[in-house]
Amino acid sequence: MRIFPKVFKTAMEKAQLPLSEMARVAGVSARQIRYWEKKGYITSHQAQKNQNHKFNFFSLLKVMEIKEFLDEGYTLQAAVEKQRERQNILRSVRRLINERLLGVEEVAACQEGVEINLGPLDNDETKVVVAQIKAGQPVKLILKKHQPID
Amino acid sequence: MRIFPKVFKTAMEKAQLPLSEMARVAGVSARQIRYWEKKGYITSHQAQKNQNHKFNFFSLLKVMEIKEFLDEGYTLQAAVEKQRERQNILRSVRRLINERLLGVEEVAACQEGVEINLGPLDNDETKVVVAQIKAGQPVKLILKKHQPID
DNA sequence: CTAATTTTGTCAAATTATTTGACAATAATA
DNA sequence: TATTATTGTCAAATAATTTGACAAAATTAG
Repeated sequence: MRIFPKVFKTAMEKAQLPLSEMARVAGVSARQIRYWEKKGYITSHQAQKNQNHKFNFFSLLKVMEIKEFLDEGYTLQAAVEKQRERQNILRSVRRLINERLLGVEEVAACQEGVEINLGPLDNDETKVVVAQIKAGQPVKLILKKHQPID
Repeated sequence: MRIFPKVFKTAMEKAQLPLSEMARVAGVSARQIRYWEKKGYITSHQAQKNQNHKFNFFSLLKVMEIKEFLDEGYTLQAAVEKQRERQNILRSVRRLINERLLGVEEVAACQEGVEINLGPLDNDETKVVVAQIKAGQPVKLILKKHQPID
């Protein structure tokens, strides 16, 4: 059985949030979001003048991280700078999800649970890393012999 | 260096989308979303009467999958049933992301790239699976000796 | 320390978006 | 064919957002 968890990827890339959601989830004020946007710290999409600003998922992550640094006592400028240094971490997590977790094409489902093929090991191309997910048990990572799909 | 990609997890769990976003991303009409909600196929959160309905990320995934089955020619009821059979796959992907990818506490960042510790192998607890992410290169999975954090 | 700048709060009017209920059209099923 | 399920469309009421403005508070520069 082969299934594609593509929706996950598409949803993450396409979903856009209204300003109020950004503020609510991140725990900052709408005024702050607007100001940060005006300063270019975050970007949004506005189809036409007077229409709602829409923010994507990754702008939300940015705002949440800036907020964390603000809470630690940094000024806005410093918080933005600290966040920028971490930017490639968020980008990396995003790549990992897209390329390995949601980019893979092989998901096996049976009564017992679900197995998600994360792809081959770099050191050893004959083996693949597989995540085993069963109810009531922690997610397990196991190695399996690579079996090319015919 | 230890960093926590916790924002990713929080954002996914807390972010809520307005009805219009659900419709736009999934490619269905607002009327459809409302009807499906009324039928109990998807759930939403409405704080008070007349206030906006908010849908979480996983309801969006549900809608997207139902839409896919509709496009394949299934009737609504059949599409919902097909989606229900896949429900545990989405749930599993969600668990994998939460427990392994975003639940882990160890992320190392340096100039060359980022390494994300996905945790120990189930067969061999002395080794951990690490994702190596570098610009311009595909995401690699490697095995490393497990080094307990002191 | 003081002045200038940055950042955020608040308010009000205009605009945009959503809800709700209703009726009708189309699709699916008995 | 009759019935039910599903979706389109419309209009009025309500809710949410934008925009611009002024002021307060926090930060930085002189």
